[in-house]
Amino acid sequence: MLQVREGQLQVLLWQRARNPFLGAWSAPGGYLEPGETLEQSIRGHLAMKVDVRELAHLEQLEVLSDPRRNPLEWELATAYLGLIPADVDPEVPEDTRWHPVSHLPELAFDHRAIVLAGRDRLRAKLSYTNVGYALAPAVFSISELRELYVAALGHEVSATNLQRVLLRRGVLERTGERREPGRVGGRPAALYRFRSRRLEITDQFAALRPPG
Amino acid sequence: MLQVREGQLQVLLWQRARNPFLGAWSAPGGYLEPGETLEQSIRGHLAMKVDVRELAHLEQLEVLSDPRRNPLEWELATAYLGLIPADVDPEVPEDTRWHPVSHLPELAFDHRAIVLAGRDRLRAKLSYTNVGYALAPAVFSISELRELYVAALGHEVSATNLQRVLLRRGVLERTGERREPGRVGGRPAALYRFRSRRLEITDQFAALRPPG
DNA sequence: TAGGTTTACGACTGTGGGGCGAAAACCTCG
DNA sequence: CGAGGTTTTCGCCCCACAGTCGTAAACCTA
Repeated sequence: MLQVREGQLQVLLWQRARNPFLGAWSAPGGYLEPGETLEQSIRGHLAMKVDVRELAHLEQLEVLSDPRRNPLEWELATAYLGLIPADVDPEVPEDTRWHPVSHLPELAFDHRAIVLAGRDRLRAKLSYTNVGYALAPAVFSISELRELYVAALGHEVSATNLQRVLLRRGVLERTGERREPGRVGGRPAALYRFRSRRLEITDQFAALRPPG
Repeated sequence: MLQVREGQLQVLLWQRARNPFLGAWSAPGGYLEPGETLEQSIRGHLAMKVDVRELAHLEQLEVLSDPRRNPLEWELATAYLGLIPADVDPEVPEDTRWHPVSHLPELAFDHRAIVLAGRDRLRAKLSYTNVGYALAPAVFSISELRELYVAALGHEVSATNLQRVLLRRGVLERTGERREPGRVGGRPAALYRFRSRRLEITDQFAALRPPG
């Protein structure tokens, strides 16, 4: 469960109240009930922590099957990556907190690797899909979008480039509106939205494309 | 379990001898034993069908959890993609056969979707990683490699381009040897090998790279 | 030796991302 | 009302690199 908050990519974690790893932080999740889909299960367990209607993207990462991942018993886990747009601030329970992915606390099980795998998956997909919609509000200016990309990618992004690339690919479209001139001065920003809010691949890999 | 055979991308399937889906073709696999890793399990079950030392690449695809995927009982499955180099022809049991991915027979469960997902994953990774090593013999000429890429990608690939791209990225290196002049005539081909036979990402995605 | 075949390689072209600087459109302050 | 500052937008140039093509190289057969 990742979200860009205060200019940083953060992950939702809760503090374990029992062994193993008592007191360590942990990604939300739980056991799969018979007859249930994995996605149903993860949504159900997330619903205990946040309002799942705010979940803009959910994607399977990998299955962890190392028998030593849980010291008490043999247990498999399927890791998911969830994304929440930056403009909502979900209510979370007492034991649950957002943590910057760049400064993770002690994590239970293999959850540290899972969080980092989720971050890496997000970074890769930002470049060749339109997942950005899951990080951004419905409507935004290019510089606001730029800040989200900078936080998620961990490196500078030129606003000029971002606009040009995403427009050329048809990922973004102008709403025609502009931001109301605020008190700071400066040219009012044009507003954009994602043309589609469902995952699409927008970049054929550069090399070895079909001819023509 | 994919391999390029006779210029076509083919998949290893075996014919089910019991219900459900009696008589339908199925991807190899089996149940996970307690304390076992998923990868250990899949290797074990593959060993019953082929010599696993010939397996050049093995990679997790996804978990299938739809409760209707098995009509008899609730069952999860983790799909794997395996690749075998084109220069080996493994012994396979009586009930097991290679099928072109482009002409699949009736498949059991959701195995048709799994096979196609594996093919798509392979196609994508051929473009931005060095997975090619898992399809190719240890040593090969560019035109031989080209045929493998054509079969796997399903579209034409220019030998000139393939050579230039893979050399520039440092994926291939020349062995210094050349193919013995055969009886067909023509200039003898220089021989190449993959510099590394372990999976590496060789292409940063085009857009939104770090500056500099 | 001429002609055919296969491979290798250099040159040209085109697409598209990265960078930069100027222009646009707002503000505030004197 | 104009000067100066700020933020956004846009056009222009550069360059990396994939795609195409034509030619040279290195073999064969007749």
